Amino acid sequence: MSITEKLLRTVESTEEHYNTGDYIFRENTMPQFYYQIVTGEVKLNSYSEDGREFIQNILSDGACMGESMLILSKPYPVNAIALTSCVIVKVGRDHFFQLLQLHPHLFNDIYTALADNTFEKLSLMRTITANNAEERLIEIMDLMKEFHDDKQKFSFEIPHTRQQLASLTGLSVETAIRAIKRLEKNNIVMIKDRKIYY
DNA sequence: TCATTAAAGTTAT
DNA sequence: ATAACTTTAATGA
Repeated sequence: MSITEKLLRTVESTEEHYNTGDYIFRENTMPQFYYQIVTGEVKLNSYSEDGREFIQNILSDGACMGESMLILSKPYPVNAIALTSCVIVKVGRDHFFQLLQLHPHLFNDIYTALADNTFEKLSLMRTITANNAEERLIEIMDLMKEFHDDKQKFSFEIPHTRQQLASLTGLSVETAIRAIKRLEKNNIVMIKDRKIYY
């Protein structure tokens, strides 16, 4: 999934602190660092012409971000913005590759992270092109539940706001809210204190 | 079916 | 207090 902190510290690295709303990196800039979240949540997003936000992904503890662009030396296609205050370990590009050479087993971890990303991306694609709102929401909830793997009917508390769910699925908030209510009526989701359980 | 607009209530900072 | 989020309703593509 990601590189153990211990190993990250063996190479020149810095621990950065970000506040809610801070940019970790911006769209169209060149990657310079490998970033890994120690604690906190980060969203990867972009905005359409009319200013509508689309969230590509929401990442939390232990996740790394932007690896593929770092490896490819291509500008970021998304922004990375802190959703909470975050502690993030930063490793310079050269040191990152040194670390990989030094510990070849890390290729496995990166490889897995990339594969995971691809899977999420493809699933997200399917989600977004799925016709109706309810299917899109079920799809994204399935993905999230898979990551935080605790199986059981209503055992998983969706860790995002309705607004975020809407931005993740390309729906308007209002549509997302109505669809969620329909899901509740159909016993697919349970709502308690405005929290969504799936 | 879904987006948009508007308006009002609720929660978080 | 102020901003961010949630909800409902009317209207229109």
